Amino acid sequence: MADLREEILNKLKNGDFNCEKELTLSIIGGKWKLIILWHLGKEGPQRFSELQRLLPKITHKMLTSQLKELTDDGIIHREVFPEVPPRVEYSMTELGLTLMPLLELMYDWGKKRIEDIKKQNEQSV
Amino acid sequence: MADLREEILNKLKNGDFNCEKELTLSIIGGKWKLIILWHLGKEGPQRFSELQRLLPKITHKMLTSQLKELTDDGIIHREVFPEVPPRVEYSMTELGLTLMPLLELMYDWGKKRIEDIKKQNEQSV
DNA sequence: CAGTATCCAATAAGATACTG
DNA sequence: CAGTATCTTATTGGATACTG
Repeated sequence: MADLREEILNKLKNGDFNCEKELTLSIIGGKWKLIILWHLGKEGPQRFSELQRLLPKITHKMLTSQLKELTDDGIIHREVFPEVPPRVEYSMTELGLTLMPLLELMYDWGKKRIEDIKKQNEQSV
Repeated sequence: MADLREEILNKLKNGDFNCEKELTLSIIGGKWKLIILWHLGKEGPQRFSELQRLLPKITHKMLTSQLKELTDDGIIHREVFPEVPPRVEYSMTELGLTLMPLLELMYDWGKKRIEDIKKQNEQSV
């Protein structure tokens, strides 16, 4: 997926603007991005260590890289507070917030789909 | 991403229904799935070779695997006509069609984002 | 025509150690 | 605390050849 992201960024640079949906997917499609955005969008700003607690299974490296990509894409904002030890907070940007309706729709679709699958399983017992 | 899909399928089996958005992403998130679904949703059923023509850069292997996953997930329907040489047509299922509003939203978001990036580039010249 | 199967190169991701 | 850097393994995807 990161590979898709690279590809799309290149296409954008080259003026090959032929990939609207893919651009969107390249931004939200990272393995952990949806869940990160969901937390930031629904629960407000979080610091690095808070996100780690919210996502127990993510590795340090992945959290760093996903946050970096989202920041580079202008979806989230990274604010460093001049304290020792350093505090860093991540929050949604204006642009990031415009993604929320899409995330909601994905949530709703997934929820309904899960319910349907449950029903099917119950009936087949 | 296929990895994500595996993971989600397992979670579903185990009753770990805690991943609504991820389920949705696992279904549409494959490298070529959006564009395949877009063609099938907007232009109707297509056969294997037609999809190859519509997606010149996809490899044979990838087209096969993406179609197989979408079929397994119940998003598209595969119909084999008993002819020689064989004709195989892919089309959206009812379930697949329920994804179209999501795809439209992704398209719209990406389109707007591309336009904004264009504007920024023009201003910075 | 519409696939499978196999082999191989590229990429992604985990573990671990180090730093301002 | 919030990162980088490095090394290694696992996964992905491309190229190619084969089949009903």
